[in-house]
Amino acid sequence: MPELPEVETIRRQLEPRITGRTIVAATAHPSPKFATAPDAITHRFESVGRRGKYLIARLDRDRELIVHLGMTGVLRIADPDAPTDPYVRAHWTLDDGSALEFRDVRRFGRIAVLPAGEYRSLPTLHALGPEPLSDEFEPRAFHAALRASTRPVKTQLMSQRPVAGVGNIYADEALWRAGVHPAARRTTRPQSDRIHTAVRAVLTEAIARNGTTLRDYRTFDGDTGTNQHHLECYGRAGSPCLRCGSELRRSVIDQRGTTWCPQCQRRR
DNA sequence: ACTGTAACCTGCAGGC
DNA sequence: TGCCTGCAGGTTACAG
Repeated sequence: MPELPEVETIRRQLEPRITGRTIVAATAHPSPKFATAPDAITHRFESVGRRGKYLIARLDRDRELIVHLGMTGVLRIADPDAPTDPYVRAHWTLDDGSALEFRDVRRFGRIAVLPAGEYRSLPTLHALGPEPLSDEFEPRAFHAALRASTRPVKTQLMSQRPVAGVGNIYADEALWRAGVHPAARRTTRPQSDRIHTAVRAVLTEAIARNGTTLRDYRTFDGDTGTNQHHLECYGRAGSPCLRCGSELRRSVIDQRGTTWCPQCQRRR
């Protein structure tokens, strides 16, 4: 599901709801991806942050509860009257009697309770690039990062190294907006500058619309996002390019469906 | 150290 | 209706 805008939307709603609450009980699916969720018992939420697609809740006594939503992960307040949901992978009871739960049909998500900043067990987080909406995401360094590899530019964006938080939807959106072919292997400085601008714009707009709901994603409040009604490229293969009218094409890069405009996104 | 590929899971839509 | 195939917001392990 969830790329940076979806995770940020969840973070903003989640933080005021759980800050100050103490976890008094917890259960988790036995998979090592979720099994450490109960390690948070007796800890209190101090804040809820985010890095890229990772939610990082600060706990007291120097611990962090990290949640990655994978493809189908949903965080929500448990409904005590709801029938048992077999896809709930973790459940934390809070000291006000409410409960937070993590539902994840495909189990691509991940939960970790770790000493603060200890990310060696999460290699992508450990080596994560700069936050795209911060000053640390800077055009010159971004260009240098892209030039450091000869992999396709879309692959690099999705690697989370040159910039954090971009996944399949927003990679296609940003590259379309920047007019750069997703399989381009050597980006010029003007191209990387356009991608830099486009990444920021696309993510900022998506956050303002509470994210993109294709199927599973819901905000913490349980609503869908609305950015799916504003996608310019992702998922539009076979339809006319909104800029030039050419038929958008579909290919596969990095085992991921990729949409691009053969006219606006030339290879160099 | 880097790169490409398979693997991890389940549900759903579409074709026959 | 049922079966089969392909596809889906991601990360990680592993082989070369």
